[in-house]
Amino acid sequence: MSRLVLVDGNSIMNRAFYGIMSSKMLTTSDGTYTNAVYGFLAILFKIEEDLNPDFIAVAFDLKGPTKRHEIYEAYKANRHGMPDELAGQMPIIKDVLKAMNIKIIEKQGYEGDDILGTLSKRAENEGIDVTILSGDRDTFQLTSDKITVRIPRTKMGKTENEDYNRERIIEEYGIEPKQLIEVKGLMGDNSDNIPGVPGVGEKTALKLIKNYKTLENLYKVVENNEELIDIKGKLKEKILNNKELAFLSRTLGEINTDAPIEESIDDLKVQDWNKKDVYGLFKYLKFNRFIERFNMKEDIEPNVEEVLYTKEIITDKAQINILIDKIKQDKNIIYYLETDDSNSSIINKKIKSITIYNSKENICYYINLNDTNLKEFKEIFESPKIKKISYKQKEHYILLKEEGINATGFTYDIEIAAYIINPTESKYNIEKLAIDYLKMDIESYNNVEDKQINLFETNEQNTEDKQICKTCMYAYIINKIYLVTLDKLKQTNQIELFNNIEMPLVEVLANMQYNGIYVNKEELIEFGEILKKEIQKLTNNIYELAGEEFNINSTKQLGNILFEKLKLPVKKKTKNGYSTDVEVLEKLKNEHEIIEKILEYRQLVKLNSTYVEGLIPYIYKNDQKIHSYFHQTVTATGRISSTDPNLQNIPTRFDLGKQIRKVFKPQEGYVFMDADYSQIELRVLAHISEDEHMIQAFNNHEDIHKQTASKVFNIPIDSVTSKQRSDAKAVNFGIVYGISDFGLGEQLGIGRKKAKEYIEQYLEKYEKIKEFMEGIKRFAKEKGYVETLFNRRRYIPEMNSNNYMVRQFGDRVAMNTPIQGTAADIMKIAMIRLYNELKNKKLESKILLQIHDELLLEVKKEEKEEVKKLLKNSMENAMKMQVPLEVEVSEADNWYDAK
DNA sequence: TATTTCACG
DNA sequence: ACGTACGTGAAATAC
Repeated sequence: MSRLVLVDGNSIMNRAFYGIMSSKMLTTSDGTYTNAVYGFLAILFKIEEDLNPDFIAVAFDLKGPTKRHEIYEAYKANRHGMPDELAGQMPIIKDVLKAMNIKIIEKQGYEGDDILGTLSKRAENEGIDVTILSGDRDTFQLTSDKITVRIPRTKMGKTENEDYNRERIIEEYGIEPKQLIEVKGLMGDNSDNIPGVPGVGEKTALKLIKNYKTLENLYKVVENNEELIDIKGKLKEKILNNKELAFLSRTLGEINTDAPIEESIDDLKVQDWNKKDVYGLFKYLKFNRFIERFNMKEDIEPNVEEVLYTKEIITDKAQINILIDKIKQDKNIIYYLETDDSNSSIINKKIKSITIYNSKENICYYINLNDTNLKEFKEIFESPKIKKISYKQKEHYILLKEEGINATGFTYDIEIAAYIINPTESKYNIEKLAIDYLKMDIESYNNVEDKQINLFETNEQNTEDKQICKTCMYAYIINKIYLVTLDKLKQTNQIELFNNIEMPLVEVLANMQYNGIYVNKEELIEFGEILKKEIQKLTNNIYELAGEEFNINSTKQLGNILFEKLKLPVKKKTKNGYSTDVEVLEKLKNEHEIIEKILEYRQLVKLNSTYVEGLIPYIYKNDQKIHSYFHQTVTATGRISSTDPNLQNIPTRFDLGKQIRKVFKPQEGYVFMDADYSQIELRVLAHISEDEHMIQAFNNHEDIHKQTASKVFNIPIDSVTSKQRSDAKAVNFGIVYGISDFGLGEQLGIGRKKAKEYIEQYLEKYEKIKEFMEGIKRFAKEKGYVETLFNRRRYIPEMNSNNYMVRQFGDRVAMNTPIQGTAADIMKIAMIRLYNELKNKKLESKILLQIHDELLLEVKKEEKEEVKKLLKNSMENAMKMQVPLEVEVSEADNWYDAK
C-alpha cells in the first residue's frame, strides 16, 4: 500500500513560527529569521520518518483573491498579513523544498486547502492512503477511511502528533466528516470571517446536523413544520431569517476537491535530495543539527564548475619576477598567506607560502617562501600604491615586519568587510564567508581524495600537495568573496566607512600589537607575593569564622556555608543556587564578620589570578613586553576588543588594583602619554539628538552631571548636592545604555517608581533626547537595524520578537548602539590620524593601547611637545560636532601615574 | 562546555 | 505578571 503526504505549507509554517520562539535567536547572517523554516523541517522530517511516504507535496496559498472572495467580499477580511519575520521565511522554505526535490504546488485563485482537497481525493481514487499535515482543523472535512489529517503540536521542543481519520471524526463530532461542511454553514468561522447563522455556535450546529444531515434537509423540515422539539423560538427565527447566509457560508467553508491542478499523483513521487544544495542551505541557515542528523558532511560532492582555475607552482626566480612585474602593472594583488601553525603565539609564526590569484588569467600562483624569495616581494608589500586584497591582514603586517618588511597598502580584508556588513556574526573564517556569501562549501573540496578535477591536477595523496591545493582554493575564494562583499558594501552605503576607517585602522592596530607594552616582571611577581600572603591570611581567617575548611572560590560551597550553615538571609538566587556576588555580600556586610573577609579575599584573588598570574605568561621573553591582540571584528557596536591578555580591563577603580598599573612602563628614553576623551558618549548623544540644553551645557563647559541633577530634581544648579550629582550621573549612564526604570532603580537603590519619575523628568527637560530615543526605536523596528553617524550598522532581530523581554532588550540596543558605536568610530578616526602623523613625520613615538575612550602612547622624550599637540589635535578634531570634543592629556613614567 | 563572578569603558 | 540597564574578556568551578 502506498502513501501520500500532503503538507499545508502556510499552516505549518505558521505553527512553526509561533511554536518555536525559543530564547535562542534563530537568524541568518543578515538578520532574517529562520525559526519557522527550522520548525517546518523538524515536523516534515518527523512525518517522513514515521510514515515513510511514497509521494509527497507541499501546498501554499498564493497572494491574490480566490473564488471565495468573488462570492463574498469580506472573506478573510479580518486577517492581517503575516508578520514580516514570517513572510521573509516563505521564500527560504521554498528554496529548501526545491533542493529536497519536493513538489511545491500553488494555484492562482485557489487556497492551499483546495490543493490538499483535490490531491487527496485523487489519490484516494487511486487507492493510495493519504495523510494531510496541517495545523488547521478546517481540513477535517476531507477525512475518510483512507484520508487522515495529522495536526502537529510542538510541546517543549518535541513534536507530538494527533491523527484524525473518519472514525475519529465520527467519535468526536458524531457526524460524517463531509457533514462538517454543513456545520460550518451554520456556525461560520471566525478566523476566516465566514458569518454562518448569527447566534448559532458549534454545539447547536453539530446537534442540528446530527439530526438533519444537510442544510437542504434542515430548511425543508424547518420551513414545513410548525412544531419541532429541537428548533423553536429564537433559534428557529434565526435559522429561518438567515437561510441565504447559511448556504453562502457553506459554500465558503467547503474545500474544493476539483481544482485544476496539472500535477498527477505520480509527479509527487519522493525523490532523492539535491544534497549539495540542501547542505549549502542548511549551512547558510545554520541548521547544524540537521547537517549532523543526515550525516551530510562526508558525502557532499563538490561542484567542479564553480572552482575552475589553473594552478601553477612557481619556484624559480625568473618566474617570480615576471609575476611581480604583472602585479606592479595591475597595481593590485589578491593573495593568501599561509603560516606554519607550529607555534600558537603569533610573534613566533612564520610565513610558509604565498598564493597569488590573478583574476585576468584565472590562475593561482603558489610560491613556497623562504628567506631569499620573500625579499622579492618586499617592494610589493611596502608600496602603498599596490592594493592588497586578502584575509586577516593585521597578521600579515606583523609576520612581514618580523621579516624586515614594512608592509602597507592593505585595502581590502574580506574578514573586515564581512564584519562591517554584519558585526554580530561569531566568526568570519574563510569557510564561513564562502557559505554566507557564495553559498559554497569549501570543506567538501578539502576532503577530496582521489577525485580528478582540474583544480587538483593529479590524484594528490601527498599531504603537501593537498596543502597547496587548499591555499590556491583560498586565494581563489578570497577574490570571489571580495567581489560579493564589495558589492554589498556599496549597496548598504558603507564603502566609506570601510575604506576610510576600517581598512586604514588595520595597520594602526597591527602596529600596536607589534609594539607591545613593557612590563616589569620582577615588580609584578613581587606584587603577587604580597597578594598571596594576604590571601593566605584571609583564607585562614575565613575558615575560622566558618568553622570549617572549604573552597572559597566555589560559589556552591560558599553558598552552603553562608546560607545554610550560618543561616544568613538569601538576597538573590541564580538559576543553580544562591547568588554570592558583591551586591549580595554588600547587603550582608552587617550580618556576619565573615562577609567582609570574603569580599576582601575575592578582590585579592581576582587581582592575583587574573592580573598577576594571568599576565606573567604573556610577557614575551625577547623584549619583556606584552603583545596583546587587538580585535577589529568582534564587538557588535564597532568597538575594538583585546585578548591574550585583555589590556582593556586592567584595574583602575580601586587603588589596590590600580597598583598593577605601576609595572607597566615606557622603554628607556620614553614617557607614557595618556589621552582621555571627556564624556564622549554624552557629547555624541548631544550631537545626534541636537538637544539644545545638552549642547549648550557642553559648549559652556558646564558640569553635565550637575546640570542633569538640576533638571531632574528641579533645583537651582548651585544647590545640587554631591549625592544628587552622583545620582544624576547614574541617570546619564542610564540614558546612554537605553534607559529602563528598573535598571536605574536598581543602580540607585531606589524603587522603580521613583526611577521612572527621574526618567520622565529627564525626558521632559531634554526634549530632543526623548525624540531621538523614540525615533531610533521606530527606525530599528522598521528597518531592522540601526546605524552610527558613519553608517556602521547593527541588525537588531530582537526588535520584532514575540517575547516582551527580548523586545525590550532590542529597544535598549537600538538606543545604545548609535551612541557607543559613533564614539567608537570617532576614536578610530583619531587613531588613524595620529598614526599617520607619527608615521609621516617619522617620529618614533608609538600608540600602545586603546581603551575605548583613552589612548596610551609611548613618547620619545625629545618628541614630547610635538606629539602632545598631534595627539590632542587628532582626537579633538576627529569629527566636527555641535559640541566640542575635549581631551585630557597627562604624562608619567608608569601607567599608574599617567591618569 | 556552561555558569558565575568580576575587571574595564 | 513578567525581569532587564550597554559593550567587552578571563579565571575558576561545576557539570
